[in-house]
Amino acid sequence: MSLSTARCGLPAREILYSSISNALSSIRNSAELHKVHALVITAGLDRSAFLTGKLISKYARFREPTSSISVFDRVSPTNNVYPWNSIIRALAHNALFSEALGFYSRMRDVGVRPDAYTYPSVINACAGLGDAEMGKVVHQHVSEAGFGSDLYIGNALIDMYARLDDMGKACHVFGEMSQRDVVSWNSLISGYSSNQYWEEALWYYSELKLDGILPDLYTVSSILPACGGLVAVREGRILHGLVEKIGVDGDIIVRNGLLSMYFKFGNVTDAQKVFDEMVFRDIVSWNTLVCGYCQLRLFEDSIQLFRDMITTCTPDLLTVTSVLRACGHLGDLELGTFVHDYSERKGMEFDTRANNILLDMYAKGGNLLAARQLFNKMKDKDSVSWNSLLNGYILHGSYGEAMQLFKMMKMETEPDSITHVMLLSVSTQFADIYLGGEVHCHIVKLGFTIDLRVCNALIDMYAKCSKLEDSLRIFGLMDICDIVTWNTIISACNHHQDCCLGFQMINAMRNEGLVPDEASLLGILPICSLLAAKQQGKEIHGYIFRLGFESNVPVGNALIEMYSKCGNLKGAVGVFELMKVKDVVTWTALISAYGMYGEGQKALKAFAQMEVAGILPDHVAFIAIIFACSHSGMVEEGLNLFDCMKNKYNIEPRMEHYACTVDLLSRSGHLTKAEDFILSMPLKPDASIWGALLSACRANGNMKIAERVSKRIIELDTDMTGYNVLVSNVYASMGKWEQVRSVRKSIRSKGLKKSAGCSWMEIKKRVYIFGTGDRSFEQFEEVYQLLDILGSLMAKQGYVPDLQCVLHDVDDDEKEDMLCGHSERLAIAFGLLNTEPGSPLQIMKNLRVCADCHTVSKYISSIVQREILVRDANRFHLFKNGACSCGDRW
DNA sequence: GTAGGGTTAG
Repeated sequence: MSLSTARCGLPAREILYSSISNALSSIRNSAELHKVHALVITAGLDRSAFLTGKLISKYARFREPTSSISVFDRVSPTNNVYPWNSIIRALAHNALFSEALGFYSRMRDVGVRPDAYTYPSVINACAGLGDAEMGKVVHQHVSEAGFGSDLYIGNALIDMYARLDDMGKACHVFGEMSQRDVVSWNSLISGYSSNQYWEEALWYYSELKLDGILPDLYTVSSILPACGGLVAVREGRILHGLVEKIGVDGDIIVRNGLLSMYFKFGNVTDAQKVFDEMVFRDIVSWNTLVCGYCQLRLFEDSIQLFRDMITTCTPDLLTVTSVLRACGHLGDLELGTFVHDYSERKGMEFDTRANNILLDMYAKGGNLLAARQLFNKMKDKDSVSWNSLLNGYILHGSYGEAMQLFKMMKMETEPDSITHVMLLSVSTQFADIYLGGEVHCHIVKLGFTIDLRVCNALIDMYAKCSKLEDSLRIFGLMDICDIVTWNTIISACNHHQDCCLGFQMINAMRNEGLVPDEASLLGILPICSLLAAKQQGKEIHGYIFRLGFESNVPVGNALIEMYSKCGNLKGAVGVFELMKVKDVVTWTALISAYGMYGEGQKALKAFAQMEVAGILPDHVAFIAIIFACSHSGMVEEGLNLFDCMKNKYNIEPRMEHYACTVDLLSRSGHLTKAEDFILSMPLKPDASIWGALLSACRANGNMKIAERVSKRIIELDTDMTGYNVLVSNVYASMGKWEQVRSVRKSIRSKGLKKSAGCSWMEIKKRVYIFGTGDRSFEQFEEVYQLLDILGSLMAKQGYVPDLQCVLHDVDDDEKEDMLCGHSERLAIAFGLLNTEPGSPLQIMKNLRVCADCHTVSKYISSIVQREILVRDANRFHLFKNGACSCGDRW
């Protein structure tokens, strides 16, 4: 149509045609579309290929594919490709993929040649159906038709292969393309990203930049999950900057992606910041936040967010399941049940995944009946369903049910690696090496030894079953390990009191480039405490500062204990004072520290301050404070607290509290009172109770009560080596060798091993260990010579050896020699020889210091004018100028 | 673009 005819008047039909065509382009809703459609029919234009094509597309946009089809049917059959393209695109757009493909084959059947506009929709339909076979066929058609290098078709093919998880082919198509735009790159990158090939996604993203292509918001939104998955913090930050630059109105999808990424980094601050700055938030934004907090195990925050959310936005299944998960972990059955009811009222359909979360919530919360009912009702159970219920039974001690369920599970489905991890945790809890070994066999058979978490659980199981060598063997076989592996092995060293190995492990871990986390620090600090490794402990404290863990409450608590057990009360108090948040464990650590140093008054003051701070003492706090009173001879105060515990705080005294109180009475010489106290106990006294009294009898030389108590302990037939040894020693000091032999025989027949007495000290970061009568160290001759000299000096000052402390049936001369070989003396002498004159000495002993060594230490401190700090199994003794800080109550 | 079960840690 020329310009002149347009101006001077068109035939009516053509005017109608062009005005309808214009109207079709500017239609905004379905009602308008229907009006125009009616107009097309009245004008008799409903067989026009161009107009019908437009109508088909418009109906598709307003989600009325059936109308699209009826429009198409008016022109069909047609040789014009335009309506065919429109109908295929319309159907694919409305997710009617098989229908779209049906029209594609009809089109070919009637001999209409598809063009470059046909294929993208057809390819899209194959991808939507997940039909790899058909996809291949269509790809073949494309090649045959010579469209192999078409940009739009290429992009569609990449997208299709990516959605079929065939990144090899996607990449191949990408490589073959002669021309690429940002969409091509985006399709490839988002393909890698959504199939979780994060390294590749990031790699192609860097290639895209090298190619000089400007990333758009689609690029960013597909690369963000990769940054999150790889914890690529630096790249993530750069992307965030890019979003600020190109995201004019803050594209919501990208912002949601940023939120998710920051949660994957564990960076709550920035996630919250992105969220706070968002102008628009949709359900996904809220869900990402609620789920994100949940995944970082910040369950309370997650629930609080949910409460905030429901005022502005209606929760969906995802929100509900996240909250249910939080309720499960917090054991909040009440809220969980409420949310469950809410979702039922809203008519939400629970899929398997959602049901599993619900099941887990009931199982963790202890409503095993509800869990079981849900489990029985579920149609599509997967291994997670079985495991969740199994875990519920295990958590709540229903081991019989757990085992029965496991049997059923084996019949209906294949137990997976996580099932085995849970079975291992049962073995670990009971230290049941037989069950553990059996599970280990299954694990090997099923090939789960490649699973990191299974190996971690195995290491832990063997460690808790006292098989450190087996733990180390498994550890040695592992090619890859994570922070949990290291932490597990460190805690294993801690359990086995193998301090050297513990330090080796933490160093090896750091050499691997792993940064210790809270659990690592909580594993290594007790090793420092145990070993009294002052220097190492201090270094770790420095490290804690650098890592930013100084405000972590459990870490702070472990630091207080470390300093106090390393002989540095000031350090312990210093850490305590710097802690901003303190819990009952923090205060208890401080009270115990004072207790160990015989600072009973300070312990009492701390106890009072704790109450003022609004923290209620728990049963451990009472053990600490009664212990402190006991070691400071504060009998009245201690008894008072014991009464208070029940009357004021409603805490029922446990065996440990009775043991502490018996210790309190008997240690300060009230042996008869202690015995009466024991006989009036509502619990049946165990060996720890009688043992406390017996130690005091021995120290006091009250052999009458000692003999009665010894009989009681023998009657109890305890497996605790220490109490058997104590009884044997008491008989030995009474010279009753017959009884000594009998007790020793019983120790042997029970297969108990006496832990050998040993002492150790740290000099210039090296730890020196001494056993009883040890002659295996280099300077032993000098050490024994020095002890001889000191012995004669002491004799002149009136020292008489306390031969009751020697526990072998030998003559008195020999006994004296044996006393000289006590490990703490060797350590003291060694320390005197190897440290600066006048400097303080610090010695650790695994057992309690005997009365004679206590006396000797006092003499030595005066003769050599040195402070000697000795930590034994119970407390610290500071020997200075011939006296001891404990006032001889040890 | 958001989702489930288990292992270390006092």
